[in-house]
Amino acid sequence: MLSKMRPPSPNRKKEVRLKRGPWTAEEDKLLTAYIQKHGYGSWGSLPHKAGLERCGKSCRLRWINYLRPYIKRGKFSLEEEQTIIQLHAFLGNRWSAIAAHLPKRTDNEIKNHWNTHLKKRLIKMGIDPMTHKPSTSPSPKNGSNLSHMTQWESARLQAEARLVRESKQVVPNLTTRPTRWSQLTRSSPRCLDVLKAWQAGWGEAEEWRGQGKKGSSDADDAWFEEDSVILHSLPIANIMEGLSDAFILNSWMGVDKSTDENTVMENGNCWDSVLNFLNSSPCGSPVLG
DNA sequence: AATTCATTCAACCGCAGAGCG
DNA sequence: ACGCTCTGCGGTTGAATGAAT
Repeated sequence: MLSKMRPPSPNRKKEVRLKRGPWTAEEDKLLTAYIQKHGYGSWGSLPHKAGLERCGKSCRLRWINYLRPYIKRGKFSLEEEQTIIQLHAFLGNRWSAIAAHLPKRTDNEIKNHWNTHLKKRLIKMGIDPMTHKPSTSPSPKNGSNLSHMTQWESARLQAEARLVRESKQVVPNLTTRPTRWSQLTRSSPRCLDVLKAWQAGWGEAEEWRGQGKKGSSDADDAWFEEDSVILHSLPIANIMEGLSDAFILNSWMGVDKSTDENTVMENGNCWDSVLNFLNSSPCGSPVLG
């Protein structure tokens, strides 16, 4: 498309015409071999050293998103999708941060999956994928909303800070179940309510499913075929714990009296709406026991 | 079988922040 | 303090593929 003509790349100055587009098996081999031998870093000079006519950026991307060992490719599991949704509710479009809690997935892959699958599902369920609130709820464009957004961001940052601290302490044993799972469930972080609604929504979506499989993938099917919900990944448990005090207790419940009352109510009600949505659904899977 | 439309995802771009001289 | 380079991130694109007509 000519309308999408891009300005000359910064690399254009160099005499070497850098290759673009899909990587060939040969290029993959060269890059992998070089990194296995010398390690990665210094992406600017790496392509030349590795004998590749690619820019460093392209090499880095290829390595990070495709060639790196232990990359898990293919269908996202139910657990992974739930993790993404939960994390997105708190982190927003911070794909690298989300990817940090799905060690075998790349930010690019998660981002793609969100945009092509998860976002659409949430919309279909009547949930705004950006706010994770029911999209039917009023969305005031006034100052109070802005104020609450500040509050939201503040709480989020606190939670993240705690998350980072704690992850440094517990990450080494990723296979261990959270020892404080009972606390996690007891505190019932409200983001899990979205998860509930999410699942309930799919119960409702059975009808849609019956209409045929247009637009649905194998991964989508997992949502219907998977009955049990696994919610014991350590990173998530940590997040929830962090959020339970930083976010839930401190901010979200409207402790800040300076916030417009209606806004507080609205946000409280929004979650109630989600719960109502859940309760009215025929599919009440025991997410939180 | 041919064509059109929709979806997916690898790869690209621009930007921002960190680090360094 | 400033400018430069490198790195990483998020948004976007478009070729490939699949589904529908």
